[in-house]
Amino acid sequence: MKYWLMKSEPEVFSIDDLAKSKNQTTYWDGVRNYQARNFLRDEIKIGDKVIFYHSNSEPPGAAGICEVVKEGYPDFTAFDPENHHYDPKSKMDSPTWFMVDIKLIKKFFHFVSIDEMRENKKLQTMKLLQRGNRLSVIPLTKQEYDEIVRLGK
DNA sequence: GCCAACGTTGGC
DNA sequence: GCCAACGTTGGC
Repeated sequence: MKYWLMKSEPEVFSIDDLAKSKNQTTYWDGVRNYQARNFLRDEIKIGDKVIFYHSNSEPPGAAGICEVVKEGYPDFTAFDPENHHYDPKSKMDSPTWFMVDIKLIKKFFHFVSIDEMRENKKLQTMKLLQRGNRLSVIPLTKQEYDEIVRLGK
C-alpha cells in the first residue's frame, strides 16, 4: 500500500464538499501535469491512503484522510470543450490525462496547517515542504503519513 | 535541441 | 494581490 497527498483548492472543492458527495466519493479530475499524471495512471492503487490537502487557502494544510476506491482511468473532463480542464490533445482512444476516485475516510478533528508540518521534525523531508514545489499529487512515506494522521487526530 | 516568453501554482 | 518557482510552448 502506498501513501499520497493530493492538493485541492477548497474554494473549488473542499473536504466538506467531499463529505457531501454521493457515497462521500469523488473523481479527482483536472490534473494536467505529467509527473502527477504518471502517479494517477500507474502507481496509485485501490486501498492506497490519501491526505486531502487544502492549497491556496487560509491557512493551507491537511484536512483529512481518503482512500482510493478506483484506479487510474481517463480523465473525461479533458474531452469536453465546455469544461475548464478541456485539452484537445487528449483523445478518447489515447487519453493524455488520468484520474482516480477517492472516498472520504475522515475529516481531521484538528486541521494540520502547513506551519505545523514545517515545525514537525518528522515531516521535514516531505516533498510538500520543499521549495518551489508545485506538484498536486505527492507521494508520502508511511512515516510521514502516520505523523500527519497523528497530528490530525 | 536551445532558451526566451509566457502561463500557472501556491505560499505569503 | 504579489511574485518566486517551475512547466510548457514555440521560434529559431
